[in-house]
Amino acid sequence: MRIGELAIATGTKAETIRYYEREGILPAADRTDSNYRDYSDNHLAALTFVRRARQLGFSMAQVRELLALSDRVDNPCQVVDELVREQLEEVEQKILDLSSLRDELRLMLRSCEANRIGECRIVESLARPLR
Amino acid sequence: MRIGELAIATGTKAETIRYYEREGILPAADRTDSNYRDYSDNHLAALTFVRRARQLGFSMAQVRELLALSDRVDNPCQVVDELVREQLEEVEQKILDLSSLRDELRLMLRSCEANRIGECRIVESLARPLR
DNA sequence: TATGCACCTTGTAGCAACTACAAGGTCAAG
DNA sequence: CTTGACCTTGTAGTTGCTACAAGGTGCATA
Ligand SMILES: [Zn+2]
Ligand SMILES: [Zn+2]
Ligand SMILES: [Zn+2]
Ligand SMILES: [Zn+2]
Repeated sequence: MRIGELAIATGTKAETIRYYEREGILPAADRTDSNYRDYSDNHLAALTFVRRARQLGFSMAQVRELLALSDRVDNPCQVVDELVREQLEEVEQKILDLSSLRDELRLMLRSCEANRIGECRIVESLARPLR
Repeated sequence: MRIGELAIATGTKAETIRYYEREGILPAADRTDSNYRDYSDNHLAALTFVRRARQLGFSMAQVRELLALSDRVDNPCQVVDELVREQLEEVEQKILDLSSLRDELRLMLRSCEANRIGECRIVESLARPLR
């Protein structure tokens, strides 16, 4: 299949696919006579793996590790599990951070009783010293 | 005050302060005879405002808007409030997205009953087609 | 007075993970 | 035979900083 088909099949822009190849995340495809990239089902599977890991919030570096690990079918899977656990911890931390952000924004919104910017508590609370 | 003091006072790196000046987020400071930047309390207040808005997750573009608005003390504050409301909506959406990520990662972790990568459901679920 | 050291200056380049051109080649349909 | 969709490479832009490099300044100390 050509790059455009692979792009549609995986919901990835063609430019991103070429970028992954440049970065060594995806193996290079065969070329047709006219130098078009020609992808196999293996490429489809690999790109699917990559995109899914990226959607799950794994960094490119983590995706590289996951790809390398997933090839070693006979190795114990603890290392994979640990990567997932670390990613889970990071996501949980981000949720906590965003939740306090959300609380603060909600407080700010509730605080506005003025209609002039000069008296708006929202503007005031932005101008408050940093904690 | 010099850039280093302002940096400490606001918890901002000197390089970031210069970057804000380049970007027009902060007004340029006066210069001493030896060409050092010389900041006033107004600069301190402005940078504090910027940093707080950034900590609350506002983009640089939004910070620009907030700064412009906060100067027009006689204008109605609805526009500011609306910016905050939009930011709140974005944060809430991010929390939702991360929460489903978290759920999926938790599911993956619970699914691993193998000890070989070849049978690990975690690896399987990464290789699954994209939704 | 020298000298060491922290601080300041400008300018440039790098980070992540793409995304967006530009300028041109290929291929099938009408 | 031309149109239009697709492909190629290469380069540069995005966001919000951060990290140098190479040199100038200011002040305490030997
Ligand atoms: Zn851990
Ligand atoms: Zn208000
Ligand atoms: Zn809205
Ligand atoms: Zn496992």
